[in-house]
Amino acid sequence: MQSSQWTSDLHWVREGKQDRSRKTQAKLLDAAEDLFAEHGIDGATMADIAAAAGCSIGAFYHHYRDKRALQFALFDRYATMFEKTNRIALDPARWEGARIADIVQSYVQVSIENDRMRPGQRRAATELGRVEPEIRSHVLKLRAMMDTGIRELLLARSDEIGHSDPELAISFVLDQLGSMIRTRVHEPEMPTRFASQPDEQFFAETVRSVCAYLQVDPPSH
Amino acid sequence: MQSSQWTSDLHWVREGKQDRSRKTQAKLLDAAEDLFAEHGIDGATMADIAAAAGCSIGAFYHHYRDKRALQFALFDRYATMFEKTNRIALDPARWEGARIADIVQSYVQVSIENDRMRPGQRRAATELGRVEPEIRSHVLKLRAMMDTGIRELLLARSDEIGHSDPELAISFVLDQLGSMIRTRVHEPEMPTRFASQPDEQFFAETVRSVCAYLQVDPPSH
DNA sequence: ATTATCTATAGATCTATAGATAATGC
DNA sequence: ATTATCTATAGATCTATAGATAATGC
Repeated sequence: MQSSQWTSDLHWVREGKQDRSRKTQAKLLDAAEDLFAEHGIDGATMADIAAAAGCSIGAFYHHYRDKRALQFALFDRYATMFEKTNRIALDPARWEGARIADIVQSYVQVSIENDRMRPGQRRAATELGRVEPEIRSHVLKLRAMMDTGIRELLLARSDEIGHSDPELAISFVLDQLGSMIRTRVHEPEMPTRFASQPDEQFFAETVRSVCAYLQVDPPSH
Repeated sequence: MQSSQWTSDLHWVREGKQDRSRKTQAKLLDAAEDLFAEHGIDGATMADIAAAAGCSIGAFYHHYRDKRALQFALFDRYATMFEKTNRIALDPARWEGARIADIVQSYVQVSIENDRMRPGQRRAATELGRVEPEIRSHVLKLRAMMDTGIRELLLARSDEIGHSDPELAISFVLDQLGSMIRTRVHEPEMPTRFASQPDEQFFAETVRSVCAYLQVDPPSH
């Protein structure tokens, strides 16, 4: 039966019957992640991807229906990881007794470290979102989930905030942090003076800036 | 003589002898700027660009040697405007007697407004820089020029700053502002709560944040 | 008479397929 | 016996050119 050649929920990848399958599929995903991030989706040809994965173009099309299917599979892997990481990191129980400055500091550190580990993933996901509406709406949902999670951690501590409009101030800070983290890890458009400083300095000044703006106490330690 | 078909200093564009030439060339640049910004360089085909400019592919190749030449010409137009704007805006005489908060506020406002006027230019220039090393180094030079200009305006007013390391703090603030302006105008990855606020609110909170961090007085009016 | 534009298409490049060959595991 | 891989190539798309036609301005 032709129609079940592709798995049901992930209808873009063939369900392999041999061990080789999984390995080849993973290698193709890794190769695509790197090449998409570096050259963009259109800039990475199937020949490039197959070569980087150490297999042939024919082998690729045995596993994935087409280039687009690879994009979906790649995003699927990213989304799963992203959701899991956030579910753990943003669990309110985890932050029992913590103050705003501690949460912000940890948020900045963890975000930077996560993004650095797999530099290709986020850029690939973002670029996919630009082309594939289905992926775009999923990306937005994931980011909104993270945004809501951290927002509520901070909102629950509004009484620490000296800024006259705590809710507005929190929204501003979240945008500010998101923007700066993205720039530092993914799109350092130019080697500015501060970009060349070590991460520790970036953490310190970022937290300092947020605390000064919100008018909350600096981190405890 | 074949070699002088292209003008000497801008060796990628033909020097037109009729009025039509200038018009067609300008229309092609405008079309390319929009399409490059929207679909990326590879995503915009010569057929698209010619159609958007209201001429044929053949007409395009009469004026520009190839697609790459169009990129250089486009960047040239951007660079000229960018440099002129900055030379005026960052003239120390213009800021005689101004305080840090006033300079920062004006910088944010002018940057946002300039970028909004021609939304395609910066994105096109940035993407060109990714592919063309010659353009990349020129982009870096332009940005460094702007960075130095505003840095010196602020450094000259170091005595207003309460932050313990004024030079470091200025570097941090410039990165922060650059990142936030870019995100707001060019790469609003997702419709966050704060992104939907009007520009005035963005200006106000941004300036407030910078003043709190630097420990300087708020803007005068 | 020169300059600019158009149509049609050659040549290059990339995606995806067809058909043959090799490896796996019951 | 089935599954996975490879080589070779058809078909689509895009850049750039060739040659013919139209507009400009001396």
